[in-house]
Amino acid sequence: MGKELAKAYEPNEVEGRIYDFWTKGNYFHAVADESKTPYTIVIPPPNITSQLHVGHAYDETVQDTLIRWRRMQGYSALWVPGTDHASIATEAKIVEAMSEEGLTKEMIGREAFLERAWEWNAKYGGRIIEQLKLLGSSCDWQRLRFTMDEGCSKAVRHVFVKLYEKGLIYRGERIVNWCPHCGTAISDAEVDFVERDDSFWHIRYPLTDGSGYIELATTRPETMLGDTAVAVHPDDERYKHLVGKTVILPLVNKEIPIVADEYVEMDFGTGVVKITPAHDPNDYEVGKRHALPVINILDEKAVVNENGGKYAGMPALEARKQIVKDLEDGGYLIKTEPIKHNVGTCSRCHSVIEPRVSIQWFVKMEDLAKPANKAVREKEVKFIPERMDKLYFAWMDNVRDWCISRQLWWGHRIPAWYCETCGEIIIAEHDPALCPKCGGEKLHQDEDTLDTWFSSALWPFSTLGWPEETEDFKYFYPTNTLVTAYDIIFFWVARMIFSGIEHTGKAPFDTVMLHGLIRDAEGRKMSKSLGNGIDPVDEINKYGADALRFALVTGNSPGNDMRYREERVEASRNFANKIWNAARFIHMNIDDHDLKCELPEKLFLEDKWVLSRFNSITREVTENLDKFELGIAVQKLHDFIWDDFCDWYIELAKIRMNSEDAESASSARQVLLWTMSNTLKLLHPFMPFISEEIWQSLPHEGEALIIAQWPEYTDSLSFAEDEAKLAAVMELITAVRTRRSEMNVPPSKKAKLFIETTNAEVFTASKEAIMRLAYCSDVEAAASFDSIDESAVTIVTNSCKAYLPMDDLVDKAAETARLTKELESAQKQLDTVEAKLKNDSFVSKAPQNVIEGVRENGEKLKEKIRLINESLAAYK
RNA sequence: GGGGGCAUAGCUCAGCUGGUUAGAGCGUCCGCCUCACACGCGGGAGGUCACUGGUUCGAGCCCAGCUGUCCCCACCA
Repeated sequence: MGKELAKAYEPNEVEGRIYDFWTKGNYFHAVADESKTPYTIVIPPPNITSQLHVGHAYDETVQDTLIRWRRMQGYSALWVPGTDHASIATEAKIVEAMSEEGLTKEMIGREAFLERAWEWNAKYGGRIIEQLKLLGSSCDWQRLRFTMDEGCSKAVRHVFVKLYEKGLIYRGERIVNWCPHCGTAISDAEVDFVERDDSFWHIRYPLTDGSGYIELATTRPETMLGDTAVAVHPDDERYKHLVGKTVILPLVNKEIPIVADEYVEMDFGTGVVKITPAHDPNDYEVGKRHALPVINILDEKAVVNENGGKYAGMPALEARKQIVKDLEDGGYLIKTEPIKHNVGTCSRCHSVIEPRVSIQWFVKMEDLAKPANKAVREKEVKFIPERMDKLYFAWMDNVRDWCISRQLWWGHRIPAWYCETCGEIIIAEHDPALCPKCGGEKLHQDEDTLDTWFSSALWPFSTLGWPEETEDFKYFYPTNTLVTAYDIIFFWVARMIFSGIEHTGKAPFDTVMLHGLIRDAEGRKMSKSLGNGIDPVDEINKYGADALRFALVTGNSPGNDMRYREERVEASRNFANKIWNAARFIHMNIDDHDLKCELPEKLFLEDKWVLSRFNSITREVTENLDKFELGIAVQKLHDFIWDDFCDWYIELAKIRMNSEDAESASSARQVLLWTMSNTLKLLHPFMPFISEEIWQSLPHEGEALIIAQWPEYTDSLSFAEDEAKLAAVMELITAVRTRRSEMNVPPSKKAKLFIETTNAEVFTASKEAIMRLAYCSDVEAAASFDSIDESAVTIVTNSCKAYLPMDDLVDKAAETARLTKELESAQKQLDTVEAKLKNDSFVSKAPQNVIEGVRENGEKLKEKIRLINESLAAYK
């Protein structure tokens, strides 16, 4: 107690120390405590590919706020931290780094490559953890997890085997999205379509019978090497007679059939489509319907393979140029026109996707999607904001089988072994030594790894010990809230929901709180290529973690994107400083008094007012948090602290603490301390560092704010009448200030204020406050005054009429004009009020409290009008 | 092609189940270094809540339509 606080809040000095204090106190650690209710959040594990950006900072802030709030409410609040191995992204980064050394994956081999990957993880995964700590994240670090650690890997294998045995995982030859750059298959969700300007080549395919040719158009002429048919719409009169005939595939000189299929759109292009089942998903389907051969003409690097004849060995784009030239030379090219179309690209490296037929592993989605859909439809899992469930359904209702194998090394290797002796496929949780079928010893494991999302789909339960029935799992699962951005619903949220239901029988969380994306000040997405990303660590260094957190939450509502503006962080920093200085003020005034943080026996009007306000704020903030309305909660706290507590209560308390009345002074000190201390509790989830620091510095009960009990609304602190009384005084003070300001009267020029009111005792009791805050030399309140200097300025509020003799300063004409304006405004308001009350349907249909409110307002307005009229009469 | 968001003060955004005179931050204007804070204090200006209808006693909020804008899904051979 009695600590010297710096004049301005210095977050850098405080944050590290406070975080250490929390860590030493082990406050972040949650245990399965049957006397408490669990509240669990698992972190969306950041990718180890890079450091955190402000989007993460926002995501973590929301989670930390919820966790800290629930912890203070007495829950056993667990926030499980961890990171994601991000197979394709990390592998790409490592390959890139190696290429600078002139190395490739193949050169160093799988084992050495994985060593590098683990090193990468140690370095960058560790950095992310440090960044989380700088933000103040109260994660249970004893439970730090990684998607490729032992436990998660075990869960992955368990799930793979289980799904395989149920027939929900299968291996098969399908057309998949192939990224030639990454050299792997990717899932539908990993393909981004981008609009591109391209050429539309019109080509003639001669009819075999020599009766002419059929014209078709394509954007990918090189794939003609793999054409196995030409398709037209069955109802297309132009081509009906040709169905069943054959054409000669130019350059390849092969005879292929003309088939009829409804997939073809008659009014697009020429209404004729070349069919390349191996390299186009739609063609693949057409091929299946017509039993067409599948000829793969591209290898894994998108180079034409041996099926491409003389074009073999050429990269696809080169082959395209050559083929166009050859078609032209051969007289097959009719024309080339420009076309805008969407091209699928790899969401990771942005290369153009080459659809390709290959053998991959898939998860059969139909049976998994059904119960997952039901869970959301029946609100077993609730989306915040609710409308976001539409995105979920849009995906789940049309979901296709999930391609889970990746031709990558960094990730969970598929637990499938092939017996070289008998060809048996062995799927097992533990590495098999022998072939169970033939006893053969020569087994080799599948080279492929799993899609990164296969392991993150299990994250809410694999991190709690599943598949073991651990204490943690039993106590903390299902988790409560999942906090993430809406752009990850398909990749992750949906997959966690169906996985949770399938494997644990329960949805993995009850609420999904979806927030928006943090964009730059111009509303653009933050990205490396634009260089507009913000490093939260820079912002923390500059303004403090609390300021960053507060800025990210303020004015933000669930599901909406937000622009990042540094001014907001600055404003939040200023707010932190404001609180800091309020605390300094309290210190200065209690240092010599051995105060306890408790309320005094006798409460004065101002005390009741601020306590009553605090009480309401407590209820409101709690309700807002319950509904995940963090932005609203934070706004209310801000306004209460700045306006009510600092601008009014502290100013009023100053008067009392300097007065002769020892009881009043003492009471003010107690209430200042109590209100500050308890307000810090409400503030703590949002601004954990400064709140803890100040709370510790003030007299307090208990060892730490982080585990202090969350305040609750109580009737014993509800003083509606006193609140109204002081509000009337405040209204007068503000009105006097306004008048003085309008007339440019400096604070030094004071005058006596006469208050004419039916509640004289209220104003008399607050005489000192009015004198000081409204800059008056004296204050007198009465029901009426016999003689008032007729040149006094008149100030009318809802509850009184005040005279301020300002002699020479008063311009009678101006005063009359101003009062007339006020009268008009009041009269207009009264008119609407009376119109309402005269309206029978309003009076009969509106709820009683609304009618009462209108009626009261009408009374106030009438009184105000009466007072203004009196004043106007006096001027005449 | 299907779906969704947004449109409120000069700027960026809140506005919770419809209810008195629509709010904040920043900016701006006026006055203040008032013994916590100039990262501050006091006061002011500034809004036909995109537009058109409708429901209702009452609409920024609900419904329909419309304009602009952004996004998601499907996919254009």
